[in-house]
Amino acid sequence: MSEVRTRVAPSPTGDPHVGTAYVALFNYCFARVHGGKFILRIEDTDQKRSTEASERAILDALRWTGLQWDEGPDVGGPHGPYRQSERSELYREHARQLLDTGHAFRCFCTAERLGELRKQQIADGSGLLGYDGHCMGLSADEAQRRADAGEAHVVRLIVPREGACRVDDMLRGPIEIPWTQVDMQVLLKSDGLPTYHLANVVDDHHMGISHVLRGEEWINSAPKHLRLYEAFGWEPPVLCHLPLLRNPDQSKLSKRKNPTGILWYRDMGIVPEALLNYLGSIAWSMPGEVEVFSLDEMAAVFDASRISLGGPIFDLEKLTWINRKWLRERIDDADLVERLIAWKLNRDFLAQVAALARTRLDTLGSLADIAGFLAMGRLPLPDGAFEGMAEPGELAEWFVMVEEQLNVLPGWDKDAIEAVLRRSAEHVDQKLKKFLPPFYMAVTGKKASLPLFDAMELLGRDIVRDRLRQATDAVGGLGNKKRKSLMAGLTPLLDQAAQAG
RNA sequence: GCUCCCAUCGUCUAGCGGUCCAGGACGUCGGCCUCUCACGCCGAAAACACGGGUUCGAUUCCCGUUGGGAGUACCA
Repeated sequence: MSEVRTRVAPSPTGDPHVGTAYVALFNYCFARVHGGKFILRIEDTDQKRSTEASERAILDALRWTGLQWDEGPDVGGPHGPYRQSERSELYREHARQLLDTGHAFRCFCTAERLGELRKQQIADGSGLLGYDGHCMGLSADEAQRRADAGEAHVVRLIVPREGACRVDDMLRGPIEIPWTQVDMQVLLKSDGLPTYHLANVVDDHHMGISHVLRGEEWINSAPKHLRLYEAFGWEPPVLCHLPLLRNPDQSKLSKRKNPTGILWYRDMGIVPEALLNYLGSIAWSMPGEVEVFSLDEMAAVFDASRISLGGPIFDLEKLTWINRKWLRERIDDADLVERLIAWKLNRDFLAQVAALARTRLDTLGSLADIAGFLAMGRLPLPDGAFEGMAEPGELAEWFVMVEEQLNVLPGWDKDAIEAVLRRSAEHVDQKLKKFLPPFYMAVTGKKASLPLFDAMELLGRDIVRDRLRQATDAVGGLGNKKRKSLMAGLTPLLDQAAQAG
């Protein structure tokens, strides 16, 4: 058997997500146990949403976990570049090849027509959605001519209109998906860049990926990928779909309902070994019912057949327990000190805190009381924390409103945060003096504390968002209906926030 | 709607036809230890979704129902 090569391929369109670490972990272990290689590839084909900052953050976060890739945009490797935006030409060539071999066609349909088509299909109730093949009727000459004339178009994949595609999943066995359910997927967008489907297949092939372990959400598009491999005459990799991480309500893990940022776990004091240990203990089990294990221990005995298929609910309590085990059993005194320093008890961090705290300092020791909230993960809110500030329902709206804006802020700095709070207060027609107190309570756990905007900057977005969510729950939460109507009026504020910084 | 995936305690799971009136862990509740707390230890409550098959025998295999999830984009 040829070399085992796996990859994780995050899209740099947001904060580093635990789901990425989860998928990376399994790919890493699979490669290790087979003596193969683990590759990191950046899937930045979405020009509108990809950012350099996000890519950097993802790389940093992944590095923090301790999952080390053998090839990637930062470390290089024989199959680079490892950033899809730097391989555009390769995808265009391959799209051209599909056009030439009759596996794809140019489509000149407008977004309007596509929207109409979709509406029509839904109204029909036939259950069949997707492109109707309109531009397939174009002669090759005409399509070529219109393309040469500079008319905007995309390249779509031709898929069989009958029969079924057999997808062999490493864990589930054969899965049959009717071709009628598979859309004539866009492969090359009108901006000339590939969609995931094309880029993914082309890269996996050229990078020699032998096994693809990815989220379950991809099962339904596997036929498109298989079709592409066939069209190119390539052997497809072994596919293995991992169960999706879930919120407590069983829906796919989302930041709306849960902390999903890797950095949230880091900032609240979870050690990376514990995060990986936890991720490895849901969906997979160590032989012998061992609960606490290191990455090396896992990678040494990893057996994909021990993956459970039910979607696990992400359980913060269990993760915290594993973290406690690591802290007291697997990290010695000296190491613990190093961890604390690397985390927050260092000169840099203290310098920022001290500057904010000095006028409030009584004795040096009072720092702990004043700034303790900066070091805590979740805060114990005092009884009646928000009493007398505003009606609970109103407070919930305030919290959600601000949380939503903070979420779309491109950067994370004091000024942008302040602007969000000010605009929000204005939006609900409140003076800052009345509007801010609940936020002090939510973020710092006290009525009076360090300057709010600085504190928020220092805490980081993930922690602040989580605290606002906790506070929202503490005042009774916000119903779905109310949330919806609130969001409807928020568009201008969100737009402003998104453009800030 | 349509297609696909999944289904053991509240949660994560062990189990791959008899060893299971189902084992471990988190959490919860008792107790022990102890200068408090924590750690540690002991114990309790807590599950094979339902209905059909197959089989001498189903938690384990097959089918259906129900439930949950995902997909259905010029996002990945």
